[in-house]
Amino acid sequence: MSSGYGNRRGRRGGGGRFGDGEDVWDRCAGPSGGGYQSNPGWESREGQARGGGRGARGGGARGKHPPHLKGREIGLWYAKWGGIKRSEAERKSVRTYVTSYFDGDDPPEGPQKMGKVAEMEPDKKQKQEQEEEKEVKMKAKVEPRERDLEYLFQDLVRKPALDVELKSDFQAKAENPKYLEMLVSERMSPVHYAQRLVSLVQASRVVVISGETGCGKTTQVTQFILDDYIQRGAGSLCRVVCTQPRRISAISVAERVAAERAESVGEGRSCGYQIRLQSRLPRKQGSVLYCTTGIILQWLRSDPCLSSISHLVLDEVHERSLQSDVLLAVVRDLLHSREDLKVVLMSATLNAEKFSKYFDNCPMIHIPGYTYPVEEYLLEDVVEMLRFRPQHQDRRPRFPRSFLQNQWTRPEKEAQEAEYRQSWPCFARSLRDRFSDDTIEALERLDEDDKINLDLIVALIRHIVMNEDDGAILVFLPGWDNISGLNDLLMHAPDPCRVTMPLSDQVFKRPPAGVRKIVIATNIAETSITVDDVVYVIDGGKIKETHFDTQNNISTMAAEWVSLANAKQRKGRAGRVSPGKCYHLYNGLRASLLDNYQLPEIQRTPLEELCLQIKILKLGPIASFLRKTLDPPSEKAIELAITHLKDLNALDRSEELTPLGFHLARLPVEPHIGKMILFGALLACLDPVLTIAASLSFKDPFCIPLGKEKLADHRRKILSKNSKSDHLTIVNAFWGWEDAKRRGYKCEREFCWDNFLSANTLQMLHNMKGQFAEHLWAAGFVRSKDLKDSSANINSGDSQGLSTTAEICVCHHRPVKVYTKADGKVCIHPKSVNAEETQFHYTWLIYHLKMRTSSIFLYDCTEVSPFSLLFFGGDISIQKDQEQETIAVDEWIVFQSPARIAHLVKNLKRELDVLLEEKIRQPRPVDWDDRGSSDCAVISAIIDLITTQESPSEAPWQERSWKAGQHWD
DNA sequence: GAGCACTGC
Repeated sequence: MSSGYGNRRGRRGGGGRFGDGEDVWDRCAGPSGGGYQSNPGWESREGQARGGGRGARGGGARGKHPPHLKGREIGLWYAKWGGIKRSEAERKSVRTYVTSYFDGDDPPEGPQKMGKVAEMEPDKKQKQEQEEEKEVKMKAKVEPRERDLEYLFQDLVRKPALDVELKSDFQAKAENPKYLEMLVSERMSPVHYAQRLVSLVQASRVVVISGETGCGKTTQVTQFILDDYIQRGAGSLCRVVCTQPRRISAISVAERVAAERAESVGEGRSCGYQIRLQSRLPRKQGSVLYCTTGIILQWLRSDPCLSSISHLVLDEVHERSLQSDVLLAVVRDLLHSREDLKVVLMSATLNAEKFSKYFDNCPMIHIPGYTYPVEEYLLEDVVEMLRFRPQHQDRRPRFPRSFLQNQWTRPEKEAQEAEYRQSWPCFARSLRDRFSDDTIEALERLDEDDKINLDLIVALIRHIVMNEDDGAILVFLPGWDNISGLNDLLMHAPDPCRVTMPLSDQVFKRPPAGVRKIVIATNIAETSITVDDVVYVIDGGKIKETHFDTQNNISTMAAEWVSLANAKQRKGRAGRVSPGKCYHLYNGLRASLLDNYQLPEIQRTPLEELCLQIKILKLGPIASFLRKTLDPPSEKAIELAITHLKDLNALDRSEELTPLGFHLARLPVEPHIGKMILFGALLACLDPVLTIAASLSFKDPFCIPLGKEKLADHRRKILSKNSKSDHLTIVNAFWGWEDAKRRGYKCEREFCWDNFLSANTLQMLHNMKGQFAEHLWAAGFVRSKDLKDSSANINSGDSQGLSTTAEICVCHHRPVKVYTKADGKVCIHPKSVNAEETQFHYTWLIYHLKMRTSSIFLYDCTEVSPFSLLFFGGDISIQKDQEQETIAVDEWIVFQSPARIAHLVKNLKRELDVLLEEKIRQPRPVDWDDRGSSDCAVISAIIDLITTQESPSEAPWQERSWKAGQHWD
């Protein structure tokens, strides 16, 4: 048995001495996902609606529907508000309260509400407002994009007048009572840390700062650097940029820093932020900018040396996101050409050394974290304490563990399991001194089942509720099925565990006295949201992870054991407000075998998009750049990505960008989606194609609330308008939303509610569409930035017309034969409108994402006609096969066809290819006004062919065969 | 019959 974990057990965690003056930095400023600030009161504000419009409680909801409602509206009223009323009534009578949070539940408040903004003195404020107004008027004339570029390219030239101004401002601020108040209450930063840190940064080109979440490094380090420059009268030479992994943390940290500096965020101040489609930029010199990592990677395209930045601070590098790993590699190279650039890496303590080594053993400095101590318990402690005995399962014959487990276990995990099984007897013996035989037997039984034992969690929750002090309980589970399972169990548990499952904004509120809040969450609660009154954490021990199986060329998602870093992060969630307790539901042996960290994202993900980025950033040959990363991806994964890009015609044989590749690399989407966007523009069905592209690259706007699955399916089916297409369902939903929005806020809310749509997601999709349109316009593919421009939407049509035109573009997805479940190859995901469909017009579907979870699922698919496949599916060839003419797409989708038609199709397709290639080589919009032009003629002919073909029986072809061996999936 | 989490001038 490996050693070590036994010592961790029960150890006082955190090592913190909160409140111990000198060493305290700032315990509140969680650098990661500072999260949403909770409302101090438990009750919602009156009439305040949340997200999809489930609010309007209080005034209206008093037992009877408002008198003006009629018929169906009355039913709706009871459906919507009845549930809320019921839960309010129940809340008064029960002791325990469960609420849950997954992604997809919109947070109750926007991040903009974070942070306090200190007030300024009146005259200064007035002056500043005038200045701001002047500036806003000026800026209003400049397009946002140009403004950002102007911001990016400004040089860091010393401005003595600015230096003096900044310094005197700083000194004046030091006398401002409001600022001093903030300084005392918020920063409390010990001077010696600031000095040590600043001199270390001055002396070295790269510094690693390690410290746990909550030690305040994110908010403080940037300010130390800036204030040092200002005090030395060199403020104009300092421009700190700090990257964050999440949008929400970039905003909340910037807001917080501004508040600490007694300023507001952005526009000419010392602190601002920039995330996709949203920015409040600080003044050009003498400032700190918080941005997402992706933003810096985009900046590099225009300014490969980051010449306007004096200090680059990379936060949360230990999370090992794809983008942060790439940026690290870029920056390491950049240091050769930018001798004056200072780089600061901020990491959790566990592997700070790794980053130091990567940067030539650069100096490290540790910032102690100050959270409350958290006691940790392992599975054996929990089982012993609760005297828990697993229910007898129906005793199936015991298969070898690897068989019972996920049938696609990865080889590394296989080895770990073998070690676990081998060490078990020894571990069990070592437990005998401290634990009862019953406990050891229970542990063995728990081990037989790979699933998380929810009965155990219920028992543990009961124990905490009945025996422990007040404080919220946070339960980490890997996914939806566990969460809803646990919720069901709690719902049906006898008092005092009777629960209700209310709206998710109550996740963030403190419950009234005598009520216990229980939050069940996925790993979203590790970093992205913060429930700040948590005292007890139950760590289910599993986490869902995606991987990329290069052998079978498929993405996978499965629950895996957590890493030590996850476990530590989960534990930390218990010590934010008081000393806490954390129960890990895995035994000591398992704990000793946990990985330190999850596999870095770069090793778990397909690399196509990254390869294009490497090319457009001119970082050298793809493989040699990737080998320079901290933990390079496998050669096989690199090879696979390059092959795909060549197939897509984005890279040529010598791995250089083709004209198409160049455009794809510039669009902020995956290459497949990018191609769809370009073709959508050229074929004049821009608006719907952009909706689809935005949705595929961000997220689908549909939500499925717990218990409402059937109804949600039904509503989606209606929105699909029998198109047999998930893509067009989203287009219909989006149009419906736009229409509802035009009719007012109430209509919008109602439309979203009725159709299970997230208004926040739709708004984001709307913004992204605008961004895509701007790209297309800048590249010359469309005449106008307006994506509704009629010349770009000649083939968009509505309903009928749309279903075929949008299909054209969707064909840049992968095609697949319609299988039935019995075929066992792939399944249409149950969320798809095609899941239950039995009557297809055609035998082919195209899909965007295929992933292996419990089976291999196609997540979004659209039925396509053979003509669509022939014109947009790939290379076509005509052959004589057994005395019959056939026409084939990429040599594997083969149709039987009269020779005349086959040749007609082939010629037309060739013309289309020439036209598209020419347009991409020299972007310009198709001139639809000149109907006689050859462009128009070719495209119109194809569209006519596709749209007029009403039923398969009228088609001049017959499907001949499908060559299974050549299926490239 | 099923939904870890992020991100992009």
